[in-house]
Amino acid sequence: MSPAATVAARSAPPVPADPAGRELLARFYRALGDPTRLALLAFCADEERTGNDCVAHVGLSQGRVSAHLACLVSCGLVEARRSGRYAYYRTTDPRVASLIELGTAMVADHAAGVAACTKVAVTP
Amino acid sequence: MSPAATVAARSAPPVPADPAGRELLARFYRALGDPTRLALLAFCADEERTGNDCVAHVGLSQGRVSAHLACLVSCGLVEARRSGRYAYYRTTDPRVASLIELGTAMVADHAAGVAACTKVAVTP
DNA sequence: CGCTACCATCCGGATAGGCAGATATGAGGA
DNA sequence: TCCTCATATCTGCCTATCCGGATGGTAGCG
Repeated sequence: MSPAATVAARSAPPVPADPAGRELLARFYRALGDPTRLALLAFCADEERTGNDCVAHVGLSQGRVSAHLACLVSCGLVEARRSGRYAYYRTTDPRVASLIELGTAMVADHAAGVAACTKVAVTP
Repeated sequence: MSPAATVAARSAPPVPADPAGRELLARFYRALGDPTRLALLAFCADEERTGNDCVAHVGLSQGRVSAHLACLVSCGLVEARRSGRYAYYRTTDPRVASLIELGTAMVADHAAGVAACTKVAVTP
């Protein structure tokens, strides 16, 4: 009973069997793994934003924000439109909202653990 | 067309407004952003696996695999059970499968872009 | 035409996170 | 009790990725 989006709760998730595919998937999640990019994602979700709007919103250097936006566009998380000398960005794919919602829900259930997880290397 | 897992398709995704919350969410996605951890996630999805099983499966050093598993457990992506001198790991939360499926679907649509996205800094 | 606003890319410098190998801890078995 | 196996944690090295600031290109406007 489930369309594609409903996904399975059982056995094997569709993690690619080949290392290259896993590397690609991991890279995609890393695109979501930066607080600045998450802020941009949310900022561009409601309406189209220009690059300058984004720079003003996140408060980082213009070059840095441009690179973050390029990353989001490249990974399919944000759509870009050029008009004159402006670039307009917007989050359009509904799957992005689903990913964010799922992540937020899981973090809510494991906030302490996530905060404690320094990944692998401890840096005291 | 969708049960809980399908989630919303509308505007503003629930990205935390406060920087600390975004940092936490980003950290969670980074836990998914490593090919080894994705392999472990898939490996532990079908059935319970011991740490040794995991080491044999991914082929990295025992210490490294243990740390990866600790990270997955800490972030709520895998459940751990201790019995005697063995540790059993298993992916139980259905939201994990949803996250993987969504990610896989998006990567399928933007494979070239994801592959080209060296994140922000180009490393020639 | 020259000027300025907007956006993309390049350049070092700093830090997080990945890896192997060694070491520490706890449970069973002889 | 002593030994061995299954895990967990620590140490040092290295690459990926982040950042600000400089540089380069292009579109409107006076």
